[in-house]
Amino acid sequence: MEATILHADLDAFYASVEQLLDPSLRGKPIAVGGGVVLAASYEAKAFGVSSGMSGRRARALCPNLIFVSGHFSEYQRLGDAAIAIVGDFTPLVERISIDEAFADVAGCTHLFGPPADIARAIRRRVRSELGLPISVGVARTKHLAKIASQVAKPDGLVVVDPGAELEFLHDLPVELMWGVGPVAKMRLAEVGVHTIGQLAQTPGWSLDRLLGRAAGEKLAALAWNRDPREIETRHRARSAGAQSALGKRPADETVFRPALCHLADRIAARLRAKSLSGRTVTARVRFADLRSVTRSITLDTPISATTILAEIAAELVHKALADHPGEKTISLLAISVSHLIHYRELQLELPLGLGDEGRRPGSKKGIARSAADLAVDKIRERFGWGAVGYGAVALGLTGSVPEAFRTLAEREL
DNA sequence: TCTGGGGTCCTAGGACCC
DNA sequence: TCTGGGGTCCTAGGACCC
Repeated sequence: MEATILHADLDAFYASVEQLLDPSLRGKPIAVGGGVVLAASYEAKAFGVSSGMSGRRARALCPNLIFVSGHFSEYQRLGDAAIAIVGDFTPLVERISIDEAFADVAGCTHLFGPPADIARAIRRRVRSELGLPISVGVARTKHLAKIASQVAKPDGLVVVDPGAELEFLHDLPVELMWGVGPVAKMRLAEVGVHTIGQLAQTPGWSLDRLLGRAAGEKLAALAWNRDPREIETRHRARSAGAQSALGKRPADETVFRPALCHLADRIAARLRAKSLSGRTVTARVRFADLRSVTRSITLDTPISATTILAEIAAELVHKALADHPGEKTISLLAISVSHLIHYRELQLELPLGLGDEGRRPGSKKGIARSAADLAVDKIRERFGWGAVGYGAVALGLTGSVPEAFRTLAEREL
């Protein structure tokens, strides 16, 4: 079988965009963000700066680090444009984030030549038309293509020949595998497993015991290059959520009520925009020491109304706090809605005897958009998000990241 | 010594049903 | 006094990914 799966991954994406927009930043260590590093240029990474790191720590590692506030709408535009270039070669594109996508070019080699040529053409076009570096991996499976693009970075191309797959794979460190994070890496290291080849030689029962059954079996399969995953051009969201870091605030109703209203507003509006509602509501509370707890409830009827979501979330937060009476300070609140369903499917599933159901007060609350939500959605359609609702600023939620970054991080529902 | 925001999937125990 | 098996759903926590 031929290697026709591509994984294309823009290099240090946000930082590269900043260096593109401002030539004086090129060749210099820069970080996007302030309180927290959202992205670092390769020059900064060389000092150990990485995304997610606190600004203070980054500055300590790299005294000459230049912080820039992001041009978030440019990230969206350029990310879309790069993925669109991939899409010019094949419709079989699976986008997995703003700067990353898989593609299967099996059906278009007669038009554009072998996969390696297509990969080179993509890289050339992204560079010439957008001015950005992008790395591409080409292989027979998604897992291998993804690893190949990591190995190719920065600004490179790696093609894994079908005849040399295990050779390529087995010398690489385990943490390059999809599904091996810090914990798994540590547990594997404890039994002397550092490379993918060593992992492949480890008995299945041993992996199951170390990492759990599902993870063990998955990794064993990947280590032997058995990756059944196919390109999925569309996927269905399983949950929608929002969170907000608060600094250190008293675990008090006057603090969390308004914050929850804002989060609920964001989530519920997104759900309604896609005609979705959800049955399970989960609230997370993080305390001052960064430990966090969750409380959830599964309802009989899916909801998408802002006020109902906020109300339920508040009850869950109450419950969480009641179970931890010693905690007086909270540092983050989160809400998530899962068990999502489309309105239309919902109506198909409604039992007969709807008449009786419908007359019971409040019984259709979850299905119908409340009049208030409807009005808010309409106003926003015309005048934008800020025109109405529970504004973050008004609630004192001066987040550590700009609002535009949240929007960027949202996945399509 | 202190990581932000948005996600997916897995595990384990308990409730409940047949 | 205590014995069987199988399945589904819910809840809480955790690992991992971008």
